[in-house]
Amino acid sequence: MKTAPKPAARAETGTLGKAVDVLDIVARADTPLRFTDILRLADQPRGTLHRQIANLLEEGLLVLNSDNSYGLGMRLMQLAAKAWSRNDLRLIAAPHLQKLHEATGETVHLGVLRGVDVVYLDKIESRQSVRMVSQIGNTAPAYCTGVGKAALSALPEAELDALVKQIRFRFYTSQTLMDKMALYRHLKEVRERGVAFDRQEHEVGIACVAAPIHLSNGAAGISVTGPSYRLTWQVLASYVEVTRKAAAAIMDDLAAGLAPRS
Amino acid sequence: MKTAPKPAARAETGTLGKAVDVLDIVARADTPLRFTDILRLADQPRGTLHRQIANLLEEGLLVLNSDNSYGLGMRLMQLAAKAWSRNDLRLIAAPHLQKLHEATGETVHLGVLRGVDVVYLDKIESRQSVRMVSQIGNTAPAYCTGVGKAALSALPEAELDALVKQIRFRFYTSQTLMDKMALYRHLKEVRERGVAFDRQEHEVGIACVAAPIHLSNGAAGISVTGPSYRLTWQVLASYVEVTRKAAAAIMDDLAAGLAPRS
DNA sequence: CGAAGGAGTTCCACTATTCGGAACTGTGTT
DNA sequence: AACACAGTTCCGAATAGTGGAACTCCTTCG
Repeated sequence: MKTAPKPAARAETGTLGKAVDVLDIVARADTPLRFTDILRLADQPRGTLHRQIANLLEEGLLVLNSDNSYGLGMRLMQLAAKAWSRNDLRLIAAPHLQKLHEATGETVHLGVLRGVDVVYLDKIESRQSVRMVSQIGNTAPAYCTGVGKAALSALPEAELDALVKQIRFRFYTSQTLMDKMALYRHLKEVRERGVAFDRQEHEVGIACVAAPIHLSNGAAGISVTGPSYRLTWQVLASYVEVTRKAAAAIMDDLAAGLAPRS
Repeated sequence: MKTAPKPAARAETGTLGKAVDVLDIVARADTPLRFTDILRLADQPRGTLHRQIANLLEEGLLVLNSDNSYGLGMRLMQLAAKAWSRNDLRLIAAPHLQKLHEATGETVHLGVLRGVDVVYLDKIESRQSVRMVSQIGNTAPAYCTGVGKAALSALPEAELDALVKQIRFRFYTSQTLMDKMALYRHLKEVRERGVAFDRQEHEVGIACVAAPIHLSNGAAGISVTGPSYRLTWQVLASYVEVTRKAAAAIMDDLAAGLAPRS
């Protein structure tokens, strides 16, 4: 029996899976990785890993820095830029985000659920600091962010259960939900109210209201976010309606214009 | 002899190569592709392609829309966001771009060469100008943009020659360089002056000055860009020095602080 | 209404590709 | 100069990807 105790059962994506594992390792590292570092983290024989990395380099998905450490390649940015510029949800949501921003004067976000995380697809900042990829494309745990909780609340029960099992609850602030029970209870309220609140659960000093967006294959959410000293309960409550309306409008447009080629 | 006339000799990246070919096909398409469309474009047998796409879906690199068309997946954005936020060149260049922006009041760009294209790595917009074509992560032909020509001028001769062979000259404006000869002549001037000018070569009404940045493994460039009615020859000329200085400062910092962990 | 065609999916024998150990080179350290 | 460690290359073995063909499902047309 050569069945070593594989920690997490990998999805069966064969060679491709191994390759993107390497990308993930490089992406997740918080310090530049050299060949041997990657070798330690990926569990693969040297020869194999070496060829894989060579292929990734060749394809521009990885780059070799002058100090022999690896980084993610420009090719990824090219692809992502296309992914972003053509994203239907984002294109359809954009005008509604704009309106929501004008109505509230606060920062608004659009995020989609990917596994247990939310990926921020678009945002309009209150001040004019339009750092494109800076925030956009970034990822945060779904269970402790406004859009994340809104999106989770839009999921069919079975999918939600499957997802919740994978969540690794982590302490961010004293308000962070720390277990399944708390999350389920919270999501029940979210479904009843139609919006999710975030009172400094991910980051101290940040609060938001978020509304869910049901997608055919997943879930997303939009939020109005700002400093908690300004977004008190009352203020947040006063934004509930506009936020919900915006989400509803986006869903309408999604259902209606399936192919809004701009 | 099964050696069918393969048009362009693929790099030997095996299975991975095929996979990213599919991604590229989807990225390049200007209309949503369904399975059979991809089948036509990729030359692979149905069964094979089907499994490859299934893998890409599983890995989140592709998504299947409700109308059975495929799009690029969120995973790419997650990876690209990391690639961007950790990019050394960008981090080092950022303060210098800021200074250059303050000195000129115009939009400034940072781009790196990738093959025959430039990928825009960062930018600081002048005012709240309407969305210019240059989003971060976007790609433009090197031979007809300021940063592109600056970057090309920084390349060792051999590499340049290899690259130029791959360029497909295309008509953008009446000013676009249309052949190798014109490009070589132009690049010679760029090297002599230390900066590249772009007088509406890529887009009518847009002009810029750009300075090259030599990298250990490639080339990049920065530019000051704006509307050509404002950026006359004289104005452009007056920006030459600051632009060159900024590029020089970036190269200094690159050489000095190899690991500026911020 | 039933047939025909097209789109997408599944299957399986074949073989090209990847695997992975080991040996080699090259670089920096004591 | 000798050592140790990082990175690279090689090659037989076998796994994983290939690709033809057959099957199902849906849409379109006679």
